[in-house]
Amino acid sequence: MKLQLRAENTKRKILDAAVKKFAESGLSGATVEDIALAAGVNKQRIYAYFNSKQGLFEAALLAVFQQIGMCSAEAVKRAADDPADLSGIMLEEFFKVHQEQPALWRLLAWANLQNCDSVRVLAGVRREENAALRKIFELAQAQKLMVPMKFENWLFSLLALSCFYYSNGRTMQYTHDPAMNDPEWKTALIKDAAALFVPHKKECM
Amino acid sequence: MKLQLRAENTKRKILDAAVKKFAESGLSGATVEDIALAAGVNKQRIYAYFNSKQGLFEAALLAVFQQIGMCSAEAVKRAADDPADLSGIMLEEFFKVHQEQPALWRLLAWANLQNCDSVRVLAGVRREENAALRKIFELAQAQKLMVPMKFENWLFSLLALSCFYYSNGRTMQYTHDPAMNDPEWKTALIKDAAALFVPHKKECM
DNA sequence: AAAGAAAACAACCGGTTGGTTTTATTTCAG
DNA sequence: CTGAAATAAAACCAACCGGTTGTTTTCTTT
Repeated sequence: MKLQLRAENTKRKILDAAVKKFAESGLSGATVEDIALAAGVNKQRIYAYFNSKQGLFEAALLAVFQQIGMCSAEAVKRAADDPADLSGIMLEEFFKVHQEQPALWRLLAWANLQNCDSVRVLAGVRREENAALRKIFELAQAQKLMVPMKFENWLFSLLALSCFYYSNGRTMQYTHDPAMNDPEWKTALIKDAAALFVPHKKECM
Repeated sequence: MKLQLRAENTKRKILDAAVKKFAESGLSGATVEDIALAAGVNKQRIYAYFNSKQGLFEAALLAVFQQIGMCSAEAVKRAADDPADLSGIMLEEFFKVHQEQPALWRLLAWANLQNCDSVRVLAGVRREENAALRKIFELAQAQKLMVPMKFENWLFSLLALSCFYYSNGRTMQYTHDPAMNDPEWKTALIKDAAALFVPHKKECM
């Protein structure tokens, strides 16, 4: 079935509002009425396009993933120019994305916590991006600018560090270090973490 | 006010059930009736002892944190005997805790997602444990068995890796690598990650 | 430009769930 | 025995999902 332009538009408005509201309050926390209100759209349209609240949630999840990339083309270029600092550049990039797009990790967190199968919709997204990253990674590794480790583990580590920083920052602040809030703390963390991945020749002998 | 033994007992039963249910479904997902049922206790008792659902949630959060430590005494001892593998030992320990006690990171995740102030109750918990870890860390660092980095950043990294592994495993599996489910993958990850923190002398010159 | 189809709206409602409180009654420990 | 602890049952009340109806606006096609 072909949708009119107007229909595409309201569908988009609903999706945007859903992303916002679901990211804030989760599946059971957000209400369909809230979302309709935030979208400036009649509640009934939500059911017309997405069947159910659950369906809307999955669509929202998929939408954020499709429209937000983990690293910009500009960052990839910078990394290509300076492969020695690949991990640092990517770490900064990931931190930046997670800071500017909290909806990304928040929606994921909600989805992970409820063991529903909505996460299946994500299969295959990120394929090309991952492939591009792998290429750069292997290049740096060939030049001995990278500690010997599997690509998947490297990527996992960077994502874990940046995501965890924002997703658990509030509690870490209380359970571990109140200073974690400082902006300086973050840059120091990124620096320390990035250094982990480069072979440190100078220190030897 | 002094509570009878029986009262302490039902309070404990309620807390245990609350931890279980809240960890599963979150604050808005779990219902007071579910919790009362799981505790084998009358619903009204919950309000007698915890005032509100929110109050029970905070109490549950605090309870898990007080009764679950991040590293066993046995692990500390092992680390003291083999400081060169400190990071590896602690990583394994953290992974183990997060695997065996999902209520820990799940409750935290729920609490982090709702920006309520319930996390304040955690201030100060973990103080002694952190101090003990810091001592071992600094010892290893003095012996040059540890890459130069701040203790807080080291601890943060270990926690991020282990927590993220379980909290985002389901989605990472789809967005990044289906193999992430393999038990082998985990041990390989721990190995690769642990190696990051030890200065690799052999590779030099 | 007119007709017909699709999209959107407003408003309401039925049914259910779920947090919270109340009351009356029963059990148990000191 | 006395008071604290626990129960059972009901009720209150707000929120929320899902759906309906009738009407209006906007697009597409002729």
